[in-house]
Amino acid sequence: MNSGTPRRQVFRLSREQRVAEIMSAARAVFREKGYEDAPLSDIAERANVVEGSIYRYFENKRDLLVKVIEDWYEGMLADYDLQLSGIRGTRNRLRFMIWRHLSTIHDEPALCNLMFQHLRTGRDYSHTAVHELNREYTRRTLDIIKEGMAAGELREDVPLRLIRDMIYGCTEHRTFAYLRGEGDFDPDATADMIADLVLSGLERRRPDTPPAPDLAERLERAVARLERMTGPAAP
Amino acid sequence: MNSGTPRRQVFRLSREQRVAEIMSAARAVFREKGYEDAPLSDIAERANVVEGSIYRYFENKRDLLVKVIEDWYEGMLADYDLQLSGIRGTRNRLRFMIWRHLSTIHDEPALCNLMFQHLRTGRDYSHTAVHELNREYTRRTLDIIKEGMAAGELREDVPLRLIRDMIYGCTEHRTFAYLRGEGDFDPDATADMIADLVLSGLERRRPDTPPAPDLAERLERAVARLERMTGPAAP
DNA sequence: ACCCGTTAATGAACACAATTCATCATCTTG
DNA sequence: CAAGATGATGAATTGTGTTCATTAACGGGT
Repeated sequence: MNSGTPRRQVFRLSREQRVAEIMSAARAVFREKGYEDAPLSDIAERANVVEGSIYRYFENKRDLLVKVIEDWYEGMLADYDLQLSGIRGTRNRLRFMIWRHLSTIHDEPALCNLMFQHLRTGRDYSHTAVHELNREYTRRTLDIIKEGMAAGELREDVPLRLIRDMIYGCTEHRTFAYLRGEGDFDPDATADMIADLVLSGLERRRPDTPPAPDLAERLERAVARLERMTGPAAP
Repeated sequence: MNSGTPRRQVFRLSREQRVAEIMSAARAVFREKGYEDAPLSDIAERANVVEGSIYRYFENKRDLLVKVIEDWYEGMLADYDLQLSGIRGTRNRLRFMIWRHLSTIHDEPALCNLMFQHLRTGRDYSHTAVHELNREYTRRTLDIIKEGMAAGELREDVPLRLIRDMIYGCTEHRTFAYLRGEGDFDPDATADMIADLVLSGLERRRPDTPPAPDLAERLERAVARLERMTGPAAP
């Protein structure tokens, strides 16, 4: 006996630790190489495990990917409400949500790519935990819209889902080139522009308010009088 | 000699015909099974060819996919301008572009999926012919926006690209569930909603439109105070 | 009609990666 | 310390993209 290749040293870990090690390794390798170009052998090597061992903790490669994204999402949602609670006003709150999404894409382009092109497109996505987490991720946005509607600041004749699609669709479409590795973008400036564009579309027109000629005239005369009193406006 | 398996009958075709047959078969199989789940053997079989033969006409599987999508796109763009030329008015023309995109997704969900998740996400996408064709596909939309701006109907303080991202991003985001095979959507109704939402955001405010509520209130109070200081306005 | 160079097409072999499973190693408990 | 339970291995399997040496059909010149 004791023939053939010498068996490698076996390190036993608790199930939880092993799972954590594999997921950590997988996240790193997926981030570097994407999904299809990431061989399980690479992940196994980085996790100090043999390929076959991965199948003791994950059903298959895709399941591993799902769990990795799931884990990432959970970490992200943690301090979401806290940050949001410090911001007042429909415009500012909405802008924050857009900025947050842009920043996530900016900081983790690779993981976002996995999410966008491998998770969200899967036939079984709606039954995934990631789907539920994503709903949680976007629910805040819908709440902000609802509040804005209730406060009379926003139009109410547009379906909420369409507004969500507009916000996130625009945001993501805007970052496609970046996700491909081409160029860069500024989350702050972009968030400003998108929030402005979306809100301008949502701000309620006052159909019932008369053009207020009254106010305009009074303003005109008041300013004229003010100028007479104080001299013409300084440049 | 003449030992082993009998060699199958060899049918010779011109290069063009063979390419056409393979691409036709590939389009069908890709449409049915997607990209990764479509074995080259299936495509070869449907094209009455052996697997290896495909490599005489295409560099690899991905190249075949690219060519298939390219071919499909070219066919689509053909009668695009003709249809558009019959439509007048910024709103109607824009709505048509949105409706066209929605209809394409509705009619060819599988091919759109291939485009969205395999072509557009590739690192080399910008150097592809498909990229150029896609620019052609969306250029009309930008032209419509420009015309609307020139005519004074649309705001001019928003980057064109952002508007394009908003239109197509919203459109595609709206159809994600459908592309996953969940439920259905109505291109007509959806196009109406999106066009309305986008345009409301782009339509120039009439100069006489009353200002936003809070500003109006502040103005109201300010004028009232001014009037108190200087006496009521003279008629 | 018959060579013979050119081009279409084949099919077997290769390479590589995901997945399975029988076997072994290590821990834990009575 | 024995013995079951569980962690981990690595060789084998399977499927699929890709290569390439070989063969079949075509067609123009003699």
